[in-house]
Amino acid sequence: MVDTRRATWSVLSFGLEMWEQAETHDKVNGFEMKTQSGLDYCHLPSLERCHIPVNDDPVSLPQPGDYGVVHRSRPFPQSKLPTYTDPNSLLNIDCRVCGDMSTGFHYGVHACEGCKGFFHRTLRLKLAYDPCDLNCRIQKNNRNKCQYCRFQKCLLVGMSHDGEYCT
Amino acid sequence: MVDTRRATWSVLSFGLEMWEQAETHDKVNGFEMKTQSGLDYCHLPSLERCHIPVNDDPVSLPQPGDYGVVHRSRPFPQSKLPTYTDPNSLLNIDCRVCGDMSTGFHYGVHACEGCKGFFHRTLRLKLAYDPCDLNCRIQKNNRNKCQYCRFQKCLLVGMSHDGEYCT
DNA sequence: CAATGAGGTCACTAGGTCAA
DNA sequence: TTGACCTAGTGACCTCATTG
Repeated sequence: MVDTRRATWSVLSFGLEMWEQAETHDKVNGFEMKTQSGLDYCHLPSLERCHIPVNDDPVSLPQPGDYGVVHRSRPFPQSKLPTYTDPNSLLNIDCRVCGDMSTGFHYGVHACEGCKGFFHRTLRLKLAYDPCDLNCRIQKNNRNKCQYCRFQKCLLVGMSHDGEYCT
Repeated sequence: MVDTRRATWSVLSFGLEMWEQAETHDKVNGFEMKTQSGLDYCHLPSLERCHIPVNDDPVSLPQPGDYGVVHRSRPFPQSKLPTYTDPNSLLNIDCRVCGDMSTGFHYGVHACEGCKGFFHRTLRLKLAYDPCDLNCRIQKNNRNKCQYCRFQKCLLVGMSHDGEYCT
């Protein structure tokens, strides 16, 4: 599955270009927000190599309420962010990548343990996945089917290694 | 990450040595100017030991009457509260270590809460970090990537435990 | 008093581990 | 390879001693 050649891609030039093209900044209630602009992410491909549904819904970029990329902790004092160690306090926040339950704000976005670990491993081991241009829809039940598109989705929703500002 | 051997360095002898190797200063109108090398450090995928850019801009050492870098307008919108005691009283002074917003004069220099806490912990627990000779550039975005260079920077800009009170 | 900074607290996440 | 779980380190916020 994994091409163990070390990857030569750069998250920088790859993921974030799209990201930055699409973003505008807003400030609401003192919290910086990123508003989405219509990012065209739906080029409808034909189903070939990948067996999971094509992603036909535009990925929504971080929204107000996502806490943006600014706040790593305590975005709202009264409501705790979900933490792994306190499962009962988890808000029902979805993983931005696959829709599973987020366990916190990981690499700049709300993400589940799986996508967090996946993103981390990909970077740490500099993994390169078999390219896929099908723009597979990544969901909880199929997220392991296409690593390439999963990682794309990670980048698209804004995961980054240092999730604060990206100047 | 942290080498839990207790460190054997001495802040004094160590810090001041570097200190005295004073480098060039870029000062314009009494305000220190930061040179931007035009690199985007975010999203660099490598997670290895030292992965953040080498510090190629000379650290300007503190001057008598140095109040740090004053920005009329902040480069990035800051939603953080400047200080807990009096949010409005703070000028936009940058942390001498990482460039984040300073929350006051800590350990002899203007520093943010993060660098203040980092320096404090390092001393209190006598932490020794994995050596790094890359002279990593410490910035808000990447300050947690290389503890060694962060601490070096703390020393370099003049943080010391016997600053103001409690001598 | 008010203002300030040292030091403490603890919610939170990055990164590691390892059974599946 | 994945992801549930673990832990060390971080930093926003707090208290309190000190200073003026």
